[in-house]
Amino acid sequence: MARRTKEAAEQTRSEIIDAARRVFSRRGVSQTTLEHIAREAGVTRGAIYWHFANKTELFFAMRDQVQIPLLDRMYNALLSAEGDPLAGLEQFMLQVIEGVSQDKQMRETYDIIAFKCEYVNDLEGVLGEMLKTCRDMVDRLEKTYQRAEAANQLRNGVDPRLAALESYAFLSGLCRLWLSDHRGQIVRKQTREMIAGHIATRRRS
Amino acid sequence: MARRTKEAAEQTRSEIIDAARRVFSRRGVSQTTLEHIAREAGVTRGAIYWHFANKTELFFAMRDQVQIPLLDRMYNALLSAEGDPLAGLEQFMLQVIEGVSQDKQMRETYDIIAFKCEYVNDLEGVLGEMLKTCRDMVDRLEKTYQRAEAANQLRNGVDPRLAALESYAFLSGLCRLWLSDHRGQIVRKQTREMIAGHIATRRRS
DNA sequence: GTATATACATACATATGTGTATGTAAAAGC
DNA sequence: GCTTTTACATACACATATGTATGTATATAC
Repeated sequence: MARRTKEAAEQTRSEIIDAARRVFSRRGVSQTTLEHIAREAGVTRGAIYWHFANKTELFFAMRDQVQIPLLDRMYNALLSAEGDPLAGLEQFMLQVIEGVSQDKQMRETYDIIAFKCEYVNDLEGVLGEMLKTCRDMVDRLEKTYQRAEAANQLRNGVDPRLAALESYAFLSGLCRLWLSDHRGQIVRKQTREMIAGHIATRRRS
Repeated sequence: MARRTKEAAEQTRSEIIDAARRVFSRRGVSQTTLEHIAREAGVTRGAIYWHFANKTELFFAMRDQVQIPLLDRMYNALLSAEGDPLAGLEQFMLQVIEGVSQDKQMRETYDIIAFKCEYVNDLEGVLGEMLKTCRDMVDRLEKTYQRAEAANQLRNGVDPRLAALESYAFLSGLCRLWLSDHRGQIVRKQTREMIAGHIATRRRS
């Protein structure tokens, strides 16, 4: 076939990633073949092998497209709101859910990460990364709670470390629940209130 | 081959399920072939096809072996402790974690369910079931919180429905975190305190 | 304007999984 | 004691995924 321009090639690469996300979403990562993705993208496997070494690398490309921006946004949200740490924390949690609910690409990707891939072999290391991200996030949450404590915002008896761990568990559980609640029967309408309630029980009254 | 007795056949079936769990745990459900399982169990695929229609049915058999007993125990824990609903709730949460941490079979199975299978095609319906289980559990938690409210145990401003949703999200997130924290660096040592803290923030002080 | 590397498509070799059909020896039923 | 199932093992037919090797037309570099 004819050689395309650099921009066209980049476009092809991007379309392959988009196609991969759609097919992963329907068939799961393991059950998806490169042929499926190629057909969805309107190219042949040759194009995929040109841009990516294999399915795993393509998976990582798809993931990083949304994960890196989201993590950045989350960290920024935690850092801002210096004056009112607990309000900043609430904003941070809301942003995570809003991000997932407003951005289809992000939603599909996290749906794949949460329910449609298996963390073994090539992807086994991802669990370790996730744990590292978790530690990192919990540390930041702990510092936020410490700042809240210093600002006399925190209810008596609330330990910053434990509160941070609990908030992380709550948030990750909430995200999964939100993702699986496709028809919005359980949590999608009440996430804001849940998050507000979560913060309220920690705030000195 | 020689025909075995009924008891021996039941033993074979059980060994196949055990082998499946071990192989699923190593390779993930999708990447596991019936040949892998057969070799692990010391039988041929013929034996597996005799006892199970296919891999999916075998997966369900493995899952139900631990899920049904655990759900029963959870519901019982919630129903007991009539006098002190919040204490009962704490007991319930502790039991879930203890169950997973003490029973290797249960732990391996939930690890597979959480990280090593893809909820598409045959398993797509499982997500719906999980959502149903979730609704069920949240309803029971809500009733427990209502009883706590009636007993004047609940802190002012804590809404039973929202608290139930939050507790569920927290518990499911905690379980996943616990499972992925293989080396016990993050949550495994502090689960009891996290759960105690979770309840304490809801209890009238 | 020519040479070369690029961006793919096509073709091939290899392996491997699935479901079923068939074989078979002993346990169960009568 | 004979027949019939049972509880598997073995063999076969079919499909399909993967990675690589090769072909090729055209941007791009010079």
